[in-house]
Formats: sequence, structure tokens, C-alpha cells
Amino acid sequence: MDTGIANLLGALSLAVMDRIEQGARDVVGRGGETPAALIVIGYGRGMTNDKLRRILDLSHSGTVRLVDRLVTDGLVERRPGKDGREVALHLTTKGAASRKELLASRISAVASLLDVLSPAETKRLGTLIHDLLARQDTSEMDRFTICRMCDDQCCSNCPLPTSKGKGDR
Amino acid sequence: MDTGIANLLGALSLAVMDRIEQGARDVVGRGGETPAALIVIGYGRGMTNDKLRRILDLSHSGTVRLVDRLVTDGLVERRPGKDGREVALHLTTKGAASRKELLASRISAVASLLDVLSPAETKRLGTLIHDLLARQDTSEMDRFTICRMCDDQCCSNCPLPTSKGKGDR
DNA sequence: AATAATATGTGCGTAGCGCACATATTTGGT
DNA sequence: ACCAAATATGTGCGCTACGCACATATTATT
Repeated sequence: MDTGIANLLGALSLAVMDRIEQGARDVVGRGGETPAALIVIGYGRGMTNDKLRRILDLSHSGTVRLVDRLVTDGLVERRPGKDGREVALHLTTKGAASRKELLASRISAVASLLDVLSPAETKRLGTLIHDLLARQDTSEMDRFTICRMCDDQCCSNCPLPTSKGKGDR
Repeated sequence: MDTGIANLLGALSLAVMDRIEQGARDVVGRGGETPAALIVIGYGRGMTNDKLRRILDLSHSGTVRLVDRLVTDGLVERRPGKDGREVALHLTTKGAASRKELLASRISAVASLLDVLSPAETKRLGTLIHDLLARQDTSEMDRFTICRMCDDQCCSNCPLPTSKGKGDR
């Protein structure tokens, strides 16, 4: 039955995210979208509060407070953006280190589940997931949202389709 | 590279859980572990506060308050347990209906991502995920935790190994 | 019977978030 | 050049979901 496979993927995804979130909390001491924010701020220059808000799918005020927490923790700096309204978000040295640790923790968490498969099985699984993601109908923003925890290398080789006709800027 | 596949599975899992959680919130009007609690209470008779706590991996007080919310919402009843200390948690009619809707929402959310694959690909993916889960080293409690959002049919045909030597009670 | 273990409930605080509102800057129409 | 709309940020306030420490009731152990 088809729903049986959906159920399996749901269970696996839950197990994966439980482990990722636990590791992330251990690394940055915060939960919710805060770890994702650290990663997102790190991978794009010129990240602003408002772009971040859309990627994390939070309210505006929620995003401001999230950045407040990152600033309090010494992980992020608010600098003046080129557009006088914008705030340019930059990682501090400490923030960049935490981000790196966070990404490593995430990969390690997933890999620990994955390593019961043989190399051949792993490769087949990778191909299937790649195709599954590549065929999704995603907007530019969906893509950033799905990849908000991705390791940098991911988005240099990202299977998610770039929807043309919606220029980023 | 192996970490590339871990990254893909991480991204997919995030996308899957985003959709499941959004749907769950739409159905029950609550977030966090509350939807999972509704499912867990529904699939085992004799569910107690303490068993629930361990399955959801929450603190004791967090679990009590979670059940408070479910009772307030008219989804769950506290009945006297056979052991005079225990509270037996039971779904109300409304609770059972919400639970059913919740499970359907979850399957639908996952299926909407999955349906870009051909039947053959879907089947291969199902086999891989099944094996991946079946080979995990899970305790009895891990198993309940991973399956805390599972549709009933899952755990009648669950790939997760039952660790013998750790009796349930 | 006394002590420990088990199970639940409560006071209190915190993290993470949303809504409504206020403010500053830029853009666009006239 | 001017004024309205759009854009981007920050703030007051409240709520949900949760944890810690403590209190209480019941059962198990010795």
C-alpha cells in the first residue's frame, strides 16, 4: 500500500529531525528556528531580518527577537545595510565557529542513522532522495526554507529546482 | 561523498516534518508534542501520564500540562487507573475523530512529497527506508518514540526491531 | 510498620513565538 | 518637489509549550 511507504518516510523523518534538533540544542543552547537562523545567516552575504523571516517562516517580531538572542549570545552582529532601512546580519567569529559545529553535528546525527545501510544501498537511497527533491515544485523561497539547515556544499549542488521567472533580486 | 547523502536526507526530513507539523497544527490547533500525544493516547489502551512522558521525551510536569490542554480541548478524559496512582488516559469521541483526521493529514502531507516518484521508485524507496529502520539498534522506548506519530497500521507491521530482554512491564 | 519507589499534580519561571502598533527609510505617482 | 504607498525594522504585550523544584498520594519492599 502506498500510504505504508508514506508512513515509513514520516517515521524516518521524525527520527532524523529528533536527532538533528537535539544536537543543535546541545551546540547552540537554543531551540526552535534559532539554529537554522545561524546557518542561514552564515551562508548568504547581505542577509537581512526580512529575508530571514521569509526563509524561516516566522513572524516579523519573532525574527527580530530571534536575532536579539543571537546577538545576546555573541553569535551575530547587526551592521548597517546599504539600504538605510535594512540591517545587515553578520556572524561573529564565535558565530561562525558555532555554525560549523552545528553543521557537523547535523551531518553526524543523520549519518549515525544512515550507516546501517551498505554503500550500495546508501547510494541508491541518495539517488532516490535526490530525484524526489529535484522533482518538487518549489519556489525560490521554498528552496531556501527546505535548505535552511543544509551544509554549504548542499546548495552548491542542490537538487531543488530553481524556479525561473522569480528572480531573487 | 557520504555526507552529501546525509545532507539530502536531512533536508528531506526537514521538509517532511515542516509539512506534517503544519498540518497537525491546523487540525488540533496546538503544536509541540501535543499532536503526537493524541496519537499515542489513541493507540494503546491503558496509557498513563508516565508512559506518555517517556514516549514523548518530555518532563513530568510538561506532560501533565500537555494532558491538561487535551482535557481542556475536550479530546481526552482522565479516568482512574487500576493502580490507584495511575491515571488512565482515554480519548473522547471528539478526540478519536481529531486523531483520525491528524493521521490522515500526516499521510497526505508525506504523500504529496512522495508522489513525484514512479511506483517503482516509491517501492524501492520504501524498501530502503524499511531496511534502514529495521537495522537500527532501538530500545522498546525508542521504538515508541519514533512511532509516536505513526498511523496504526504501521505498528502492526513495524520495521523497528523489538529488543528482547527488556520486557515492557 | 517504616522506608523507598512510583505516579501524579502544582507554583513558578523561561524560551520562543505572534499580533498590533510605532517608526524610519525608500519608492512611485502627480 | 511633494505626498502617499511600500518596505524594513523595532517594541509592548500576551500566549503556548515547556522545565525545575516541590508537594502529595498510592503501592512495593524490607
